[in-house]
Amino acid sequence: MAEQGRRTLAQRLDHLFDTVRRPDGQEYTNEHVAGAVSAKGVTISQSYIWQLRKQKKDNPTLKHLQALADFFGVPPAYFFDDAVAGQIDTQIEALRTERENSGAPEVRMMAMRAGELSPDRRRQVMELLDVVYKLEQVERGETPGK
Amino acid sequence: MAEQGRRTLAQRLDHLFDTVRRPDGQEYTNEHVAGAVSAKGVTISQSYIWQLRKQKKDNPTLKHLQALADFFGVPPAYFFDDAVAGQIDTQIEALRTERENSGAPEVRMMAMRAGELSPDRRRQVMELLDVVYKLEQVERGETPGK
DNA sequence: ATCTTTCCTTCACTTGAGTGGATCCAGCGG
DNA sequence: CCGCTGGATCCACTCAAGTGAAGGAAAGAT
Repeated sequence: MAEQGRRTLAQRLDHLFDTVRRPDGQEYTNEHVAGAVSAKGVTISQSYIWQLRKQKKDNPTLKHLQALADFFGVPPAYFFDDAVAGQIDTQIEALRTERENSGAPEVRMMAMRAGELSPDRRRQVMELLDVVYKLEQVERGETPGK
Repeated sequence: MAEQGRRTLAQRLDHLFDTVRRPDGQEYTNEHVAGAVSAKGVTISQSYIWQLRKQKKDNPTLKHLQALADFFGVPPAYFFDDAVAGQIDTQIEALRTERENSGAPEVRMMAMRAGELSPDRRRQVMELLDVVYKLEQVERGETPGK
């Protein structure tokens, strides 16, 4: 069966373009992204980014996934995991509307917080996660039956 | 700079082989994994798996990452994110020792919990994360440098 | 109308991800 | 001692991931 039947990579990437804008509110261009990403060491072409957005190519490599996720300030898991994607999306969405009121240009900064927190903090969050998990386990009466 | 300077993909994959064993306690062979993965629709060769383990090749594609993560029962983020990897590792470790007592064969089920938590709980975690993030911001004196 | 500019779209080509053996290296019978 | 089997190691080739450069389409400027 098709593994990515839910949301395609193309849709997700395209969605990132739609939601994560530049300071002036415009969408990033493929070329800009290609340039910014390449400047960070991982070369990528604007045409390839376009192909990914338009479903002409799926199945990029680890380095490109990393680089793109990095640029948009989302964890690489965004491209894999539906739950993560949905979560991040709501985060970004919230920030977007908030921005329209306050006018703060820090969408990305906040978007990054989920995946690109400092190592120390991240560990703290992981421990919190651990607690939450155990809570859920207890709540369910210790039955991990999927 | 090299993004994966901390732990290489090879090390992580190899580590999975070492920790996630089959029912009889033996390591999975490259061939077995290749077979199992291919049987699930994504073809992969044993030689390629070996190359990945031995650092001869890094940079696999999305589909292969997905498939491997799926086989070992870890979220794909395992291959990207150091914090996640560490978290999962401790989980697996705990389960391993536990298994030697009770003999329960549900290693992967548990290993997934960090990445595949229920949506509601995950939201909670995200909110906790939010708090932590803001704490860090305040701590740094509200300077979002970089 | 024409020249710029900017970006999207397309496609023929390059190159590295991924494969198919072939080879080596144990263990294990006979 | 020798063949057999199961697995790791190596490597030359294939084919799809990824590129570059050219061709539109839309919006301004002159």
